[in-house]
Amino acid sequence: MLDATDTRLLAALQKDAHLTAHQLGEMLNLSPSQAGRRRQRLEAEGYITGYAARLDPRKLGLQVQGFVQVHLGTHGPEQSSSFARMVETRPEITSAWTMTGEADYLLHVYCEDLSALNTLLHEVILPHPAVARVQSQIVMDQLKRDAPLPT
Amino acid sequence: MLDATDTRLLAALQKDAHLTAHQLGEMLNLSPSQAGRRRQRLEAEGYITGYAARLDPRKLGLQVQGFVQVHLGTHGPEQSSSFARMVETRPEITSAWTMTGEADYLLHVYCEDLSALNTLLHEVILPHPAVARVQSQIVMDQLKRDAPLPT
DNA sequence: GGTGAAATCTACCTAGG
DNA sequence: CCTAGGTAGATTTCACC
Repeated sequence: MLDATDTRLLAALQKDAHLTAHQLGEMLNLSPSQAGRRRQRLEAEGYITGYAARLDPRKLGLQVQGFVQVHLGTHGPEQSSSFARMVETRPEITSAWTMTGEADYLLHVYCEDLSALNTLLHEVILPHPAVARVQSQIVMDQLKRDAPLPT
Repeated sequence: MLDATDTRLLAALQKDAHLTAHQLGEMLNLSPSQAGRRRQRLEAEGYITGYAARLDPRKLGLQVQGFVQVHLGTHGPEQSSSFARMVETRPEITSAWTMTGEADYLLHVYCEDLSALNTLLHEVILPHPAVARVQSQIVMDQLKRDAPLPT
């Protein structure tokens, strides 16, 4: 499926999505045509799902970043989907995962400040009927951010 | 700093970094020149930190995704920086944060399979001299992935 | 806000294994 | 027959007006 050149191409595009076929060709010792063709192939086959701008949360006024672990009390399907809808709706929740084990959720949230985070916790998440308990932690520092996926 | 149009432009570019100035102009009711100019300004002022390709981890053979909470035993600066170096080095660790409270780490990891994750835990992270205890959870499902940052 | 030159992408064409 | 390299038309960007 993927050879070493594909892997390097994917790594390069993860660091900078605006690399031209010419630049990619220089890095990979390929002609611009071949570099562009590989990129097209990797897009068509679904290895590349899209291209996204990376923003600076601080500059947007989002000074506080945290993780919230949510333990559900009732695990019925209608309660879960109601909770999932809430997760979809709230813009402060930028990523959300369901975890093995106690079948709870992990939420990655960005807020303007601590009080906004507390409001989110106590007036949105905790009051939700499916939620039994939440546990939140604030991010102090981000050491690594979406490093290129290993292959 | 930012008006409503800037916010919408940032949201659009987070979903698709390859939108042209012409397309952005249509969305925002701006001329292509003005749309492109706004994008340049937001890049220059640091609101946009870069553009990244989004990959499909499954297609790359990374079937297992998890979070690892690391509690440090010794909180000395030399131990912490040694741990930070290890985090930088391991490609399976794609994101890493330091958290308030017990001053520990949260790691987001991608592995080929469960045994690779266990190897990472028991032969790389746990043996590290600064580490006292780890707690890992596997991701079952990803409901939301890097949704546009709220503003 | 618009215009034009320079650069880029994409599809097509040609050559070589 | 399939893959690599090159070329032309359309599109996009960016500096200038």
